[in-house]
Amino acid sequence: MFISDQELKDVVFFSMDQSMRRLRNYSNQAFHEAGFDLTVDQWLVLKRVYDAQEQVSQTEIAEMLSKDGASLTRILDILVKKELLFRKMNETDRRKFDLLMTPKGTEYIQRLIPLVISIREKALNNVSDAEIIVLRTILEKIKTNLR
Amino acid sequence: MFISDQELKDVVFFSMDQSMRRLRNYSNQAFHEAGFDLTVDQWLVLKRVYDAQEQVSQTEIAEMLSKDGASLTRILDILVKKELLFRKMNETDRRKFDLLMTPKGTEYIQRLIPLVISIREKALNNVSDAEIIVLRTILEKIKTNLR
DNA sequence: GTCATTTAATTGATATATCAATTTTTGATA
DNA sequence: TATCAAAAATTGATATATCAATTAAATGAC
Repeated sequence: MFISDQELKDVVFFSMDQSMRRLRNYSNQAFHEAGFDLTVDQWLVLKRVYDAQEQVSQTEIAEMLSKDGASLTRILDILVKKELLFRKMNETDRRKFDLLMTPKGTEYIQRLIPLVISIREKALNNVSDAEIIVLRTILEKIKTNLR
Repeated sequence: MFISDQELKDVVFFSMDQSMRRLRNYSNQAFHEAGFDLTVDQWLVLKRVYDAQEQVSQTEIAEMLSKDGASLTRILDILVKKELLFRKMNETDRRKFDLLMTPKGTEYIQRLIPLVISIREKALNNVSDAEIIVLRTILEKIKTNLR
């Protein structure tokens, strides 16, 4: 059973794409089944706002998540509509909005954290800490190579 | 400098998502700069049709790529509009279309293959064969865990 | 202090993913 | 054979990513 060097490299990216999609779908479904009307990307944004102790702007959140400003605007629109956070005009720079959690948003976060952890645990079942470190090293190399 | 087990697991998925997005963006840009009006996903579909020696249906291509039938329909619409392939009604099952390359599509494939290989080589620069095998093993575990 | 440049956010257009609903055709069964 | 369920493809709706263009506000150069 042979697999060429090129095929191996091809397959590995395909496999990475599949893994990420599966994780996303699994998570979205788990959120839904747990009664949360939230996607993974919405979760990621909400969590960053929650974790930011100080006032955060949209640009700052976008940078943390490597997301485009346009994507962020739209995700925030949804989160605002769901009353999980809100925008408040920055006091000193009127181009900016400070992003702030609502009580409902905070409650969502706190109730979702255990679920998110359990999903990650499930995804990485049978993967050793050493393997995770190798994985992370490889991913950093790939990102550097494509910079 | 400590990083908890949970953070490590969190970061690794974030990093994987970033790596895949960077590869996609890098590839799309490289295609564009090489004068090809084609996205990576369009490339993937076109390449599978090219590689299929026999007649292939949309469902078969969708399965090969783990893509939704709806996504495939839309990508094919674009490829047909670009005259890189065409649909031909299946002789024995009128629900199906056989997907066939046009000369232009074949030429695109042949000219793009070296570029695609060079992108993969660049992405995996400094990543050893052993690491790639570990990576693949981990990804398979993740996919299995989330089935 | 005015004017040009930069920055923050938004909006529009296009590509893709996902799910649901629909249409057409096939195949199986009663 | 008439019917009914399954399969193939399409279409619509929504979420996200990316790029381009736009608006409003801040900053920097002179």
